Amino acid sequence: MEMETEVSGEKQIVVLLIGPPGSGKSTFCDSVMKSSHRPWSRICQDIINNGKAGNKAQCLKMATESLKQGKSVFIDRCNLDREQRSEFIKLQLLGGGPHVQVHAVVLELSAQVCISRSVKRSGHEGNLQGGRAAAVVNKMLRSKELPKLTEGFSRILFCYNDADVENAVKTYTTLAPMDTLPSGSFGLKNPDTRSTQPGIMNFFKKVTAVPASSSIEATTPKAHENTEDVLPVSPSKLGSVVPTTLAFPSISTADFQFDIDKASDIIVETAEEFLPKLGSARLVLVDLSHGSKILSLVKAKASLKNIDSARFFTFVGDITKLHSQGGLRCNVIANAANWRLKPGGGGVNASIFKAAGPDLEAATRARANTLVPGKAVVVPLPSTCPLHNAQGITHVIHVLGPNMNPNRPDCLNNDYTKGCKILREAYTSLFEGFLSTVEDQSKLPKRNNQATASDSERNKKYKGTQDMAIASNMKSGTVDDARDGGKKRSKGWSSWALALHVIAMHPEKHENVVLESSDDIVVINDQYPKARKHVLVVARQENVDGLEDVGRENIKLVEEMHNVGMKWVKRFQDEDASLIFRLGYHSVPSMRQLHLHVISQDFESDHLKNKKHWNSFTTSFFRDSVDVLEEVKSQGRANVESEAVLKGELRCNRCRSAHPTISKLKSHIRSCSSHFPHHLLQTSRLLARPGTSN
DNA sequence: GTTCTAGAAC
DNA sequence: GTTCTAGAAC
Repeated sequence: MEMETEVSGEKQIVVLLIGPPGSGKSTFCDSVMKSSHRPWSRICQDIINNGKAGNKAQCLKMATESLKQGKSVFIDRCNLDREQRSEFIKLQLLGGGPHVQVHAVVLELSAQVCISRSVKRSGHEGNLQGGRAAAVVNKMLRSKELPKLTEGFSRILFCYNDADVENAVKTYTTLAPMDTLPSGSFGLKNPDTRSTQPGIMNFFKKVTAVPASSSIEATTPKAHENTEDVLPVSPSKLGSVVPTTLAFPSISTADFQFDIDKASDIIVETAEEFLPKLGSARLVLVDLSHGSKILSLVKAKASLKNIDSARFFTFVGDITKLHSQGGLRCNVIANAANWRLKPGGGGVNASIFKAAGPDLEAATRARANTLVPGKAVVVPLPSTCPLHNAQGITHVIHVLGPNMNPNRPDCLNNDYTKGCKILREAYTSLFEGFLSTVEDQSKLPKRNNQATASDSERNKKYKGTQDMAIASNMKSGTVDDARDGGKKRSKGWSSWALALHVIAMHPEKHENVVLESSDDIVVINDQYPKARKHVLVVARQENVDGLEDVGRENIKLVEEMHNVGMKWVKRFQDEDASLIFRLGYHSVPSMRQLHLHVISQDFESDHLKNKKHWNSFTTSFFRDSVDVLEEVKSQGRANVESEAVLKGELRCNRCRSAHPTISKLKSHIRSCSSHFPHHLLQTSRLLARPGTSN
């Protein structure tokens, strides 16, 4: 049976418009239908019932009928959440059959625009008066879920402004009846973590270049165009210059040796939970170091959860100099305190007490003497305090987290069930404390007797457990750290991870695989090449197993690896000038012994089988050799990306469109001829012969 | 890193 | 039934 002959070969489509009232759905449909050569039917829930609003069932029924008549269909209703969309996606089965594709066109215009349009419109009909329209739009946006290909769409197109909408109209208007559009997800802003981390990105651009007076706008991402910031529509606060901001260090992960992966989950989850309660206030996780693992983990996990990066982000800098050095205005900072609430120790606690001077100690003493793990105490700073007048900090919130370090009080001996509970409690207390300062500022003059300070009875209890903990430590001896998932470090590497190491130590025993060797490096073909050309330049030096082990002392080595890699690129391109390459390292390698990937960008290989493979070469997890070299020279080490990004979406390495499965992705990249993303075309990250299309 | 496999998802 | 994912073993 030839299916194709049943219906004249026309490719029908169902297009779901997705957007709140006033986003321009009906206008979109009208514009396309006005000059399209394809038969369309617009299913509009607002008028389906003889010009009056109808329901979903009526829309479905009419859509099915239109499809049977051979028309393509616009579903003109809000379709904001997944559930609302699901039945329309099934139309491809009910109505037409396999030749019907379902598309989404997402109208992500700013809430203000939608509100003002729907106010104007409803003004005419006398339906929704101004304030009510705003409330309706806001309410709807709160339940919004962006569509994903996995829901069953074959194509998704995101529009953020009038120009995007105009392009989309053109795309559908010019689509002839026999044509189809490429599948995939297009135009989604902010797809990778790079663009969601204003703090870090600004810092990398050299903070010194940011004027100290820079307002918050300068350090906030632009990506929040997309409506999450509609809540503070109450215009009362919109005028204020800087949203209230809490800067906080990661609790318990430094001296207290708490597992950073677990900690990052807890940070992201509690932040996500609190953001809605905080109005327009912001939460900023701060760390002193560039290569901070906790920052990159949190950043990646927050990005995966689509948390508004304008209101929760990470920042590299000194927490006591955020304004003067980092250009970031914060009015409240958290301190990773000790249980005695005393200066000293090291790290954040020492530097905050030092920067604040005796004022902080006195103000702290007035509120509490000690602190129980999991609790926080809010301390207002007098205006005489240097942190207050130089950095604009009005409150310090001391927090005590759980401790996993046997040399510190109250060690939990790796009891992470308890540890996680306490850490969660600690962040909750911290954010509640911050919330109380936010409320104070907007209402009452002062007064926070929040239940965060400790009472004397709990202190006694705490001292008891602490003594016991110390005693039990003496018996139990050393801590066996189960960090790193047991894969490496503590005990050593699994046997399969040693293959490169073995070759690097004795290249002469592996002549059959070694392509080239010197005192410093060996070059081999990757045993499971992920592209047409894929070789590894392996360092021979022992104990440099990954990017994280590379320091200034290895600059010569990294340079040589780069040069050898470049030589192989030249050799391959002499054979085939159309090959395009990148040279780079995996942020967290699976195999021991530092190795540079020299890989062509076709990714034409049966060995490329899963998400991890793909993302390890095409996301920020892949650190270009040129950048690594520059970072090691300038800051003594290379930045590394968290493994969390490996679980992210599958995106084309050229056009960045997203695809639901590896096989769909692979069929897309076989034919995608878009230019490579802009950042790859800079500083020779991408190596192509002149005249090649890149 | 790969391979194998169970079972979830389609 | 087939495809895809995630986890365990190596």
